[in-house]
Amino acid sequence: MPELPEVETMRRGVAAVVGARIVDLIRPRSALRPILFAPRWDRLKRRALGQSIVATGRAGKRLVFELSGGNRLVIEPRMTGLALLSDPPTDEHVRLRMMLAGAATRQFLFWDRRGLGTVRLVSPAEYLARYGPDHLGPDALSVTADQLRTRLGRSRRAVKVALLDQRAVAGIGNLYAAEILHVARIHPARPCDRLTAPQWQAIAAAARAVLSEAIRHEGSTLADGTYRNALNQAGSYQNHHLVYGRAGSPCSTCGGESIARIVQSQRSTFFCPACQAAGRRRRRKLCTTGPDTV
DNA sequence: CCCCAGTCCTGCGGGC
DNA sequence: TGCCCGCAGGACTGGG
Repeated sequence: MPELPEVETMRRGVAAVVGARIVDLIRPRSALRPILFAPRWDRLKRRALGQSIVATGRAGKRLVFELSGGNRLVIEPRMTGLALLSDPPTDEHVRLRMMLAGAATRQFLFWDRRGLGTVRLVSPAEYLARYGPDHLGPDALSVTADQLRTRLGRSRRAVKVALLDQRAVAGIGNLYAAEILHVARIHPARPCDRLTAPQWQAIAAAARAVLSEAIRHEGSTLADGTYRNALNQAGSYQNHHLVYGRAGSPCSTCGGESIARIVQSQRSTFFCPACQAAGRRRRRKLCTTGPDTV
């Protein structure tokens, strides 16, 4: 499930497209069901054809290709989308094939098993409207405690649910929200408006630490094997997960209690009831020593 | 405005 | 053995 580290790994993995000219766009017949193209396929193809890719970027969990004409191609992998320069896992779910000239790679593929992903060609104005600061918060890789507190400090939502709000902070999904709160030693159900300044510091520090470490390991490839880098290789951060997907296993941080699973907003949340206790004094004590150790 | 439930989609694993 | 159902969670929509 591509979140910030996986999309950043995709972005780095497709660096060879920079400088390339788009000489053809193909929507393979093998794609049983077309995914969302915006504008509609014919128009998107016409507007992208002949353009050069001048830079790559990332907007939260989206991969961005900046085109020579000023427009951007924004690829949103959602659950199962992959950005590939190599052969895809299966031919069946290739949604977009871009043929390139003048660079180190001859093609770029967007593969998406479930077809929830999107591909959008947007003008500068559309980009700002859709991915500007009104809709996308500061990037989670460099988010500060002040930014989090300004955006969420008065919210009564559970902190784990709030961290998934892309308008508040961009790039965190279900998996990394759990890992970040574990490192910050904060209970996922804690209301935002009851978090202290040191706790926001702990969350911001944990976000930067966990996400950069996950990038270093090229993201998380879960048991379903969906996430792959640009060369169709698995990441390894799943081997470093402390809580996600580990319900019932002993907590490797405290060595004692087993990891719990609860449901918040119809999504699984994993945490350690001991390290991330709901009790006030305990958490305050732990958070002063917690985040710096990572 | 704030927040939650429902929706899309495919593949997999549990239960019977 | 085979089928069915629930679950996985990105972002978005509609409504309280």
